[in-house]
Amino acid sequence: MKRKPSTEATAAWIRLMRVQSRVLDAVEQDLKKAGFPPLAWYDALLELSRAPSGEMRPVELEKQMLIPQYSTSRLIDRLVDEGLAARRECKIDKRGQFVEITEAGRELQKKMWTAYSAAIEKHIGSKLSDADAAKLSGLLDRLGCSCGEAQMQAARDGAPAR
Amino acid sequence: MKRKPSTEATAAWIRLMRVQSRVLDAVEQDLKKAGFPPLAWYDALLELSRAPSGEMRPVELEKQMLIPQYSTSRLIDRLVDEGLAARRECKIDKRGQFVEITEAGRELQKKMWTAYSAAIEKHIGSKLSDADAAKLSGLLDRLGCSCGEAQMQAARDGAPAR
DNA sequence: GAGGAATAAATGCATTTGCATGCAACAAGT
DNA sequence: ACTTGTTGCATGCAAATGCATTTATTCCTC
Repeated sequence: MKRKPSTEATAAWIRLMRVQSRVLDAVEQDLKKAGFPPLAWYDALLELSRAPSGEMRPVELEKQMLIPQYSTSRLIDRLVDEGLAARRECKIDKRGQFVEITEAGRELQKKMWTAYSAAIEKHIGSKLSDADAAKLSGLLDRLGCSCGEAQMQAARDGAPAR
Repeated sequence: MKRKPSTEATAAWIRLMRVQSRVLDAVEQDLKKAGFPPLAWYDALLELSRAPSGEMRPVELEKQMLIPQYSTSRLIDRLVDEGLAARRECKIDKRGQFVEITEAGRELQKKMWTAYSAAIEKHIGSKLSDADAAKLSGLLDRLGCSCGEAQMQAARDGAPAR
């Protein structure tokens, strides 16, 4: 008798959920213990630092990070409050704005990458050969309909999450 | 030059985060659109329905679901509020209690499984052959330090998530 | 069996999310 | 230019979460 989702598919689903939640928790905890803000901040800072002249529109950030609009808005609030980014007026579209990363923001991003990369190594790298990691990536890609294009470039100096 | 986390490991990390978030969102949305409560409720109901005589200790539930203690406590509150479960006194340990699933709870769990399994099939099953799904499971297992024992049994009539 | 550590569960409080809505500025059609 | 619709962002409010603490009970160890 054939079941609708095969046992294999269901098992994969369960693991995808459980393993990512465990690994994410572990990494977030490592960062927190090292005294850093949550991963989402890192992601935002990384995106900003990569943007030409260190600034981008909130809408762009939103698309890159795959988070809801209001969430982006408030994330930016917090970054600005902490002096990690600044809002700039957008001359070509007065509804909008630019968000520019500050020096402090760039520094934090770099510092975080130390702890962050160590965590990735600890929780992923050390448990999987490069070949297996690549296999895993390949399989995941088939589910996610791509993680965008820039992923290999991403891995160059900082990995965006979520 | 060798980097600390290899590009492969980093790429796997990124995908693990992004893909699970996308897939989870998609599944949650499907459930919500079908008028059902969040996945966490399903997981709890499933655990309860599987327990002998349909009841278990909150602590157990907590361990199964891998969520914090206070979170379990409040999840149970909600289930009880909706008449899906009931708190029972625990005679052998008066600090504790038992949570018992109600008939309504069992029914909801079954109904949800229809929508839930369809979503799994849609977002996982249809995108991966059984063999590939099994490979994916295997690779994920190496990261997560196990998803408990009961996973194949889990797949029999309802998949717990997270 | 008395005192202290450990465990089960709940809860107050601050922060964060989700949802819907608001409010501008732009774009298009007439 | 004037309605109508759309886009970019902010925000009020309710619900959910995280954290630390509280309360009650049980488990040790002496």
